[in-house]
Amino acid sequence: MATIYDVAKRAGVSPKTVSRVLNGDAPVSQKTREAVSAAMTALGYVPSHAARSMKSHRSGLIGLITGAISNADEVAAPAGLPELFIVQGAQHVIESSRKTLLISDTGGRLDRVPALVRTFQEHRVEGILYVSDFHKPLDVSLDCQGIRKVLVNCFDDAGTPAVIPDDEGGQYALTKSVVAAGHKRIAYLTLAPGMEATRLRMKGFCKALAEAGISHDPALVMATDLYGSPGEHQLIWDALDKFFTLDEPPTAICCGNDRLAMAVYGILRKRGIAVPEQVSVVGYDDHRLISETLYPALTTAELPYSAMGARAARLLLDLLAGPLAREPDAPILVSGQVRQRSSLVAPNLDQNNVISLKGRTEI
Amino acid sequence: MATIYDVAKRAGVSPKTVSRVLNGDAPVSQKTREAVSAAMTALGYVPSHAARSMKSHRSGLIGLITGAISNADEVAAPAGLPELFIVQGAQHVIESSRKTLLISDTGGRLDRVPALVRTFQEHRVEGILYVSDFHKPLDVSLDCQGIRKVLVNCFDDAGTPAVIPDDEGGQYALTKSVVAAGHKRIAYLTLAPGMEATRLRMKGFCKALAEAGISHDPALVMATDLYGSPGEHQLIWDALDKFFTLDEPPTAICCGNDRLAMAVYGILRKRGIAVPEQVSVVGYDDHRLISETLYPALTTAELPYSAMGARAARLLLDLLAGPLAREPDAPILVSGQVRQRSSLVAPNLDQNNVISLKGRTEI
DNA sequence: CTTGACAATGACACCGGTGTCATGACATCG
DNA sequence: CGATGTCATGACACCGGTGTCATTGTCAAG
Repeated sequence: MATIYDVAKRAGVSPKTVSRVLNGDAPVSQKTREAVSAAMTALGYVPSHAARSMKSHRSGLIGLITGAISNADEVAAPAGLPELFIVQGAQHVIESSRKTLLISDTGGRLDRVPALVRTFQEHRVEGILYVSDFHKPLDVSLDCQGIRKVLVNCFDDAGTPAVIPDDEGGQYALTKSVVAAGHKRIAYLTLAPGMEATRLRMKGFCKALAEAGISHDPALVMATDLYGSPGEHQLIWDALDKFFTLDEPPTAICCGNDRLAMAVYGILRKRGIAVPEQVSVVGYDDHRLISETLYPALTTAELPYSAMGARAARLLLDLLAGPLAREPDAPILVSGQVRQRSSLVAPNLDQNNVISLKGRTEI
Repeated sequence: MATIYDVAKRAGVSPKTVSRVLNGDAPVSQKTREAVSAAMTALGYVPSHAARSMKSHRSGLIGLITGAISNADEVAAPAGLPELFIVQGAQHVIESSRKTLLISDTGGRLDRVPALVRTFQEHRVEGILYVSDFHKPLDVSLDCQGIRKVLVNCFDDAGTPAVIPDDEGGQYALTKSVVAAGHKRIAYLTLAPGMEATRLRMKGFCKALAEAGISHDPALVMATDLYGSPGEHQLIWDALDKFFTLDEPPTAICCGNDRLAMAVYGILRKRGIAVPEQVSVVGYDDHRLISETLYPALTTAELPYSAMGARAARLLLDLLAGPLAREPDAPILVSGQVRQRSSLVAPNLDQNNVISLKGRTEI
């Protein structure tokens, strides 16, 4: 690989002058500039990042830690929207700031995080983004020895800057849409209990119901998310069974994520219940692969992963640029939109104000 | 950040001795080693990758170019399995070889590839993996100035090492499974015409039919993949309409990918056709988010992205290690498995050997 | 004709490691 | 007891850039 000395020799100038042509940080005569450029082209010269960053003490690198890449194929963590979308959002922002994103992957094993941080330190990254696979308290000790870091999709109680989704607001807005369509009996198939998302969204769900004067019926809430493992279909089947043998069955079903909604579509139809004619279904995430392709297309709340990634990257860059006017002391909430599609319609009630299930059969 | 000089001073030895402790490449007395280790710990010393790689001329970096990350949210390229799984497979192999993967993202814009390659050159990557978003001829000129590269999911006619999926073999095996279940009228909703996957899989499809003595009926083949855009549902609806008004309608439907199968499930049921009782459905990709969650779970052919990524990474590492015994002169084909799930069952025929559609209604 | 300002360029050291070679302290051996 | 070998360690240069400062040349003002 050609060096700056090779270029200098060929152009008949000093290495420093080549450097000046490269960086344009001092006047160089037109003639010299051309000679140097020609030499660089002829030799296929590309400056060495290592040498540069050694002198400047600035690596231009941002490290990102995620489990997204390896997780994908593994036992599948709580599979909502893949964290990858967060990475995408961050990538965009970092790249347009002329820095380079160094992406590392835990392979789903938290015990590998220290090694990744170490590698980042060797590369002298200027900041670190830690991306969690779902909204939860930070579950690993991130000792970055003074490297600035921003948490994404997770948070700690030490005041580390963090960016998380507005789960409560999202479910609230989504539930309001369901209510606005005329539904009063709304079931909710939640994600696993204990998850941050489950707790917050339930709060939003209840708030929307309360505001509409609808009493919260615990019989209409069940947790059914098993991350796609074999027993899940049965669990959902049983939950739906309970719902539709109630005196007043639901006219709409909220699902903890789009994936659950996909399963619900199939099971409802197997039981002869038409979506959305007899029951409306809504999801969560706006995982477009699912929400746009399901038939009918799925009404859902956007989990704004891409925006979160971008927000976190911008925050990190700001932190690196200098002390912020006011540093955020609480996690930054990012809100998503409600995506109205065909799976949510007005309820189809008979004269007794109860869902009409006359076409119902069990095949 | 502490340097090797700081450590040396604190331990009362020369920098070179610290280096020896770090690398273990020359004998160091027990006492000295301990003093140096203590100093390193006390100062939180981490060696600088830049300084090291400058001296050694070995960066320990492998560059990977993909559109996976940004594509995700965009107009959605031919959305089969996300290329990300390829990245995952590669990551695994690279990381276990003690190198670091530098992932860069085209953001779906091929004109940015040269800039990414340039960045890689600045970092003096030792090799480059170029990952395409779907199986196709290489559509960008990859001038890497002598850096070893391996193409994944694409190929050129210049003999660049490449790793691609065995589309023909996959569809062949899958179709054989469908035939083995007893189906003779098998429809095929293909991906877009002109795609490599479409052509090769059709070959495998025809081969399996021919071997079973089933004549290929062009009326049972239609291209319906619009990548999730709005008109797609209508297109699929019309295609199914054509199939089921034939004198001998199909008893099984092969879909170009799992996403299409998801749409087909919904539309079939809307038309009162039960899956799999009346029609079997199979997909392609084994996109587990879909194939395992759909109800009933989807029989499909694995698109072995993870294995392809791993294979390509291993090939690249081998190429870097030294000249191969025999360098592959044609793209390496990676085969996937057929995943048997509930959506494929024996056909349910009436006395005339025609699919029984008695329960069929149009809501 | 000086003199000062400024443009264009080069010499040199330094960033933080490591390869090469030299050196001093001992141990071993004839 | 001197010669030789081994072990542990240090001095020094170098990797490929860039910051600092010095030097040379040109031109306009005084």
